[in-house]
Amino acid sequence: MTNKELAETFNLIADLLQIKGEVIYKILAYRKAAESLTNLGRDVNAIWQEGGVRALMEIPGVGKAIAEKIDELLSTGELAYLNRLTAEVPPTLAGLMQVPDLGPKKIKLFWKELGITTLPELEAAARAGRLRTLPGMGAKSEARILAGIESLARRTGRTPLEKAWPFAQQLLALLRAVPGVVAAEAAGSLRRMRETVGDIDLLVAATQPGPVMQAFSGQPSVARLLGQGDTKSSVEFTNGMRAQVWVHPPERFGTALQYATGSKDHNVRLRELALKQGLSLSEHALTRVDTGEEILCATEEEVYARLGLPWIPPELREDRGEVEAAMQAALPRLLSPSDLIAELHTHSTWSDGKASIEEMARAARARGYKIIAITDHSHGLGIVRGMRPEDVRARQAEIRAAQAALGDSIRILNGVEVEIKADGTLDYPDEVLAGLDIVIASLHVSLRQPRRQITQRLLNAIHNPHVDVIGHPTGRQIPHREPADLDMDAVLAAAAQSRVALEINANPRRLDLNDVYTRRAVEMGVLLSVNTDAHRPEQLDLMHFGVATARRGWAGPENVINAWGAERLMGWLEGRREM
DNA sequence: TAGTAGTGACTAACATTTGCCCACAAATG
Repeated sequence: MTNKELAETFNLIADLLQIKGEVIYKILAYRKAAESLTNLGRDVNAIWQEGGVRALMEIPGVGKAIAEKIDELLSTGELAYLNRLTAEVPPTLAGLMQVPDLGPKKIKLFWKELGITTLPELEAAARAGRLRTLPGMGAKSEARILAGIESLARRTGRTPLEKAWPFAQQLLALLRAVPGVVAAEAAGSLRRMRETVGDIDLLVAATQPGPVMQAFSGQPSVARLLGQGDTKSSVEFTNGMRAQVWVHPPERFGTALQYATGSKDHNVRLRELALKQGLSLSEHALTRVDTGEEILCATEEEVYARLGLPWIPPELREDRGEVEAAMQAALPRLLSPSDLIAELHTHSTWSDGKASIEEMARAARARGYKIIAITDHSHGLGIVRGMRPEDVRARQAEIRAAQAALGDSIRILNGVEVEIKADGTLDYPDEVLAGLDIVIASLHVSLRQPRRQITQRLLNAIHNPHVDVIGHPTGRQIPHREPADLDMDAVLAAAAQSRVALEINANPRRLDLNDVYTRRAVEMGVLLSVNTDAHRPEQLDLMHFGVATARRGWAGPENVINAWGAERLMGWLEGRREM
């Protein structure tokens, strides 16, 4: 079983316990364990094989009871506890938790009173008017649930950042143009730059909410109004995405933005901390518990400062230790876009890129880079228009010409993205690789090989002395292609040992390494490189997605080779060529 | 149930809005 499957199992247990009506802390314990496994960055199987139950208990949020359940699941693939639980609470009830406006209490009520255990049964009962007869229910609630069932079928799930981000920029432009608007910012998981977002949360500072609400929900692209109060509006667009906007007065914008940015868990931690200081934190203000006096915060910095903390960057606000780090003044110095002096992964018309080497170099220079590596594909199986070894030599003349045309304003590196073939060998002989300024090795084919085999391919590449960077290590594509089944513990350890950099591919449909593995890489001292993999000049602008992922993984400029400064980076690359 | 303080017991998860039914469940971060 994978970490993900174990997490799903524990979340199922939590759902069932919640419907059953268990004490909240037991439910929280299962959810916390599930979250912890998801964010671990290590394969639970490896931990289990190394040290069994005892080692499992080292995982945060995993105690004896859950460690033993993991042990049982990994040994037998089954869990007696879950079998007993599902005999008592039908597991199909957990699925009903997905219906909007339907929670554990009502699910239990319908189950106990009407014997409803499945979605079709629920729908039939609602249509027959049987729900409205129950205590606390009425015709309106019944209709709401029916509408919820219908919207469930329509629901598209989480939206990739690739789509949500540009769409949010459009919405923000519209809001900022409304008269009286002082500021409009994206909040929620979008501001935290999660790789997918549930809905788009927008926050507006204005004294008069009316015009903002009107402009927002009156857009022609709005398909449905999901809810509208005085200062909060929630809509669904014709493209299926959902967005909500809050309007707060400018003098309360700090607390409002902090609240709306989340994450929920981060907010809970912060509010706990506030309470210990006699303050109640809400989206409206910090309030002294004893006197009721409000402390207004126009900026987030003030909110954190009032709690004795430095401002915490949104990308860190996932309750993964950032509050503790802030309390100890031990927040990392995170990578920022201006740290990057080089783009080390780009393509030209020599492979599947759409622009010439000179065009790419000019575009990189315009974005402030000192170095660009042109890393066209090798000709390997499955890669269209890759370079054969003789093309590499021919291309060098064009690189020299482009370099001459641009002078010393930017340095153009002669690189390749060499294919790691299905048999685990590289697509070019060592002599060819040795003549290049930089070598990225990447997997593109046979990504579904069994774990042992595909891991070995990557390890071969890492151990090749000519390889400098591993491109988009897991090969995933959001949302449709799962990462390869890699033993990431082994990959990270090998990369740390060989001083080969792992890429954080900035393309928002890749973001590979992801935030969790980046964090683990940082902890293990693995070098990173953030690159766009641009196939055309404007794709160089995707870099900020990669920077955000690096930041979510707690990476700073010291961890990222293309943030080192030109001299140090060139020294590193040249040093590797002499080994 | 986890974690910790201390070896059986205690604490832990906040603050708000909305909708609908009439006190509370669900949803938001």
